[in-house]
Amino acid sequence: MATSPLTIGELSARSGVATSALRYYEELGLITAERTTGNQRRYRRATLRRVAFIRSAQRVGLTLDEIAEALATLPEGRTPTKADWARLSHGWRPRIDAQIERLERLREKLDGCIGCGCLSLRTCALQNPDDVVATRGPGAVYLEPGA
Amino acid sequence: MATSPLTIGELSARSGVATSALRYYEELGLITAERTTGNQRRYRRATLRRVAFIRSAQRVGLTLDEIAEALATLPEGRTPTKADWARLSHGWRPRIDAQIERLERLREKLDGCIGCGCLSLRTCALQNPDDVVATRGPGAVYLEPGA
DNA sequence: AGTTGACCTCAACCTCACTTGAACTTGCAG
DNA sequence: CTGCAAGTTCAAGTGAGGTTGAGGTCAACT
Repeated sequence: MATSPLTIGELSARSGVATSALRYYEELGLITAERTTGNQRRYRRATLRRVAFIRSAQRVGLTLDEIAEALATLPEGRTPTKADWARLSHGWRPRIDAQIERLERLREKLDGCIGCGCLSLRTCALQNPDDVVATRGPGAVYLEPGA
Repeated sequence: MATSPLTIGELSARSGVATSALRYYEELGLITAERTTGNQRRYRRATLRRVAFIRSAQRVGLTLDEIAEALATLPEGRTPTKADWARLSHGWRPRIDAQIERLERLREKLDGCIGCGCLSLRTCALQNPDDVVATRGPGAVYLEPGA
């Protein structure tokens, strides 16, 4: 198998992540690259999986900072194994569960409120959610626009 | 009946929204205020409900632009009725449903992937969600390079 | 009348996750 | 060798939803 390093364009094409984003990830320390004599980035194949992890983690709702923290726990010096990746993503499930639960509570409240149109600050459950949160993350948290 | 207008501080205290945010809402045209001779804002009581609507709508995931659009459909010249508010929030339920569904699909995929730790770009379902992009904060110019 | 706190405007700044543009260099095909 | 796509850096911009600060005014209490 040809395990030649990837150019940034190749990594971008294969990961679906823009080159500008890849440089940005590097700036944040999420990924690294060797350089050619001409200063161009060359990525190890393992970076492909690393980027895949980043995107998956984002989809689950983690910020890049949190992802960086997670990636920092990976063993240095050797290519991470499947077990390493599985360990990192282990905590995602409860996160998704929590998000779903949050939305279900909101839906319940909406059912109770929608008919009355009250929106009263004192009495309307919609106005007094027991969860505050308002997580700002990509994808996972927000509702689809224009639905 | 003392239906005296509210100062911005009072509106803030009763709505739980910071004064800076209330001024920002006014700038966006979401709310309006009379002014005293000394140029201070005085809000009608109805504004309290309007702010309540805004916060509820935000919690459901609408942007302030979308909320402004919705509010623009309210009848001018008279205080909105409960029916008006109910009409506006009618579309929220499907939105929440859609979001929950999306997360449930993600959770299913995670269940399939978590054990293997693969995160393969070709084969891992987590990497190939059937719902694309959905919501990124900066919603505009977002072309997937390879797609 | 004085003091204090609430209020005013306007501009600048914040976070997050990037993108865009300018100006320049490398790498490779013909 | 030429041409050009693809790479480089750095700075600045984007968008949502605000906050913060400076510098000044207003309103209420004593």
